[in-house]
Amino acid sequence: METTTDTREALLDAAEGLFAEHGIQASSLRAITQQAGANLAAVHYHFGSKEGLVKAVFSRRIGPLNLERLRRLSESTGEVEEVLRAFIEPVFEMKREAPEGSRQFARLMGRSFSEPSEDVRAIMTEELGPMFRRFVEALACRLPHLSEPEILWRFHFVAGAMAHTISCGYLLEAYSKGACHAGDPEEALEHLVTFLAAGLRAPAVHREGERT
Amino acid sequence: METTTDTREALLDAAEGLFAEHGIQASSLRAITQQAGANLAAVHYHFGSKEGLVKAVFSRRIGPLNLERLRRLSESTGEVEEVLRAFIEPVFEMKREAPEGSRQFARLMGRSFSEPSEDVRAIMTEELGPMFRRFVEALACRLPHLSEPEILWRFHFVAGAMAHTISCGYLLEAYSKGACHAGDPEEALEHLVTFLAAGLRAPAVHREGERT
DNA sequence: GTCTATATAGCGATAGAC
DNA sequence: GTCTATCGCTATATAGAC
Repeated sequence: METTTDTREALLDAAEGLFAEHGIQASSLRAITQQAGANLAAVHYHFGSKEGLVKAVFSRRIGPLNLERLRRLSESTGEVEEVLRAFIEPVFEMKREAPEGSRQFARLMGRSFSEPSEDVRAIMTEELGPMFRRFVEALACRLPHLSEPEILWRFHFVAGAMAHTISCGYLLEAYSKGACHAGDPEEALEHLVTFLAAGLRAPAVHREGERT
Repeated sequence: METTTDTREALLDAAEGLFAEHGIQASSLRAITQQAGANLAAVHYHFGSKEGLVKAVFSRRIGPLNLERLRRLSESTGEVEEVLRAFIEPVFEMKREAPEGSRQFARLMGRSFSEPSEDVRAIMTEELGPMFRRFVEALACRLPHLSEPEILWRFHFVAGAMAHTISCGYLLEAYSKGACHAGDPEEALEHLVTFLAAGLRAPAVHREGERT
């Protein structure tokens, strides 16, 4: 167990937490190294630059997250609801058990879809693409009345509703005055799956082959 | 027509565009004043601080946007689809016609739900709250099988899918390889309304009065 | 109302000792 | 691998002339 690894991991944990709470831009390397109990220069030694640190924060979690999603997808029996659970549950699991810091990562990722930074957008597009396509294929088998573009649109809405639930729960809490518990994974999952499964099963907007 | 007003509006337009493209934090007052053809000190004269400018950028558009939503809601005949169109269409309209700069505002607002800044969150919560509640009431009449918390959850998903569509269209474009046109308001609206109306009409998760 | 000049602070990055 | 010290730059904000 080298001390290198400890510092590296401490930096990743600190960055993850601060990125989730205050945003990437607003988290200075000084704040990150202070929280990690490390030196400012350590970031450049281990990651080369702030951008390198950002990429490392994402890739540490997205790989395992997507593997878990695909594992659950391959075990699912065929219901649209099960496909949705395979996609959504692993994210909520991160908030529950969590190897310590990954609790925060869900919030970070929920918000990072809409990050203006080209670097972050490239990370999201590349890291999520293959997983996304596998889920679209799985849904295509279960929703034969829909063309592939329609399934893409609808899975886009699935991702949007999930991301919004994770990163904008404060709105639901404020408007429901305590009646909805946006931070409760079970409650959120139940409502998400019911709503989204019905949306996915809706009749096709266009008949197969029809043009817009 | 005072020159004051021109400078003030030019600053708001420039800020709106840069906030939408690069984010609020990443847009410096120097870049904003340069694009507006104004002096750096003008921001502090007209708005007091960057935070004052941010608030002014949002409140200039959200009021009229919400009035248009409520106008359409009051004219709707009763279909769930019409309620959804009253909520969504005015945002897409901003991208089309637009008094010049408001094209960009939709992108900015779609992303600002998940902004980490407490100031921005407060703006979103306060400015959208009354409109949000009116739409939830309207849906409650049309979906009598759902309790109020369930309607709140579902309308939260509606907002999430819409915000994601507006601000994360780059993902759909990338994954569909040109088959889906995330930037086309007509296409997006059609798919959104079909999907979301079916989600709203889904059977209740809990029977009335039941506890989680 | 608009300008220049500047105060004050923070940023990411790097060189070089240990 | 870790540290101190520092470079070069940019940020928001303000004072005071015009």
